[in-house]
Amino acid sequence: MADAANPARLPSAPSAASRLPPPSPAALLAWYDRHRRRLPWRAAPGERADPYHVFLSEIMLQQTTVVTVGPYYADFLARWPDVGALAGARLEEVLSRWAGLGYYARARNLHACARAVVERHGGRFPQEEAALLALPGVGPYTAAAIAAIAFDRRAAPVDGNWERVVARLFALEETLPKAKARLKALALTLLPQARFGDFAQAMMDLGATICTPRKPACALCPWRKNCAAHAGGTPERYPLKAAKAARPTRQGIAFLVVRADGAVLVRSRPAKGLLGGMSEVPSTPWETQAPADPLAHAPLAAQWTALNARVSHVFSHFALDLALWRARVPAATPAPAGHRWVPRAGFEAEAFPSVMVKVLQYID
DNA sequence: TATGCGTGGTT
DNA sequence: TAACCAAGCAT
Repeated sequence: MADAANPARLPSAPSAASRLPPPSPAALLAWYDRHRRRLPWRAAPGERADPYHVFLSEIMLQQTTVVTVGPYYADFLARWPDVGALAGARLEEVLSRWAGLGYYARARNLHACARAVVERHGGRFPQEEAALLALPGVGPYTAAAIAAIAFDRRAAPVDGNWERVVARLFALEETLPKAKARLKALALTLLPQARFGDFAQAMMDLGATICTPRKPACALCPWRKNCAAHAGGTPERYPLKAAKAARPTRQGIAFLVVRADGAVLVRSRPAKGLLGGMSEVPSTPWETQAPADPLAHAPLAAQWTALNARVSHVFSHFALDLALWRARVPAATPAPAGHRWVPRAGFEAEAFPSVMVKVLQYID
């Protein structure tokens, strides 16, 4: 394509769309006024949303569905009703309440961001996209989303929905993720003169309910007459995506140490990286090959039993296959260095990721 | 620009 | 059932 050889012409629309009338922001806003979804973090029509609500929901919604986020959002808001309360929380508690939601760096950054808002901005979120972008865990999308939705600033929060809608409108032949810059540039050309927050949410609602990844409901789309992909007959083809790498499998052994009173031996993972700061039962490293000498990594000497069960779990970039060994030890057994005993009643307060919830099914 | 980083629902 | 997908960010 000509544009690929000439990056300076980034915002130009591909020729496939050139013969259609341009999409009108007013048409989308009119559709939004009739079909807007009611979501817990949204303000009533015509009102501006609380920046903290927007912030909290946007962080939780990163790569996560609305249905999954719902209960977590309600719990966080009840527990920490404003940014000052969240800033005053302990990280361990934030992680324990985030447990199960995944991408745990978000929880660490959420907490760090709340503290930054208090320390740098006196407890009020900045309104400028650039200042928002400087906050921990706030990237280009989230900065634009807060600016537009909470402050009605002119901004284009280009998420997966926007990318899909824009790629189809222009029948963009470039593949993701390479196409991201061009999609953002094209998205900016769609912005209205006002109602930036409504427009942002309208694009997301359109992508979530009409311009869906599979079987888009083009007949109901306010922009069907402006859409090059629809005109071409294969809207589902867009956005084009680069091939993904295969997902390897790693092996490991998890050690369940159960004290006579029911307490279980637990440790915390390193603060960063996979499941950073989360709680786990001791285990071998998770590697391509199963450990040669299983009990060499056991946290303590005991009468170990290999369980006739395995735990499988899929992470974003590898699948994990865990063997399980269990030992029952006397009530007086001291916890090895770096470990702690957690009674059954203490599980709720622990930051166990989903894979550990699966493992802990086998303590009995 | 590519990779690391979770989870659960859908097809 | 394996693949795909969901309001991305940090490095």
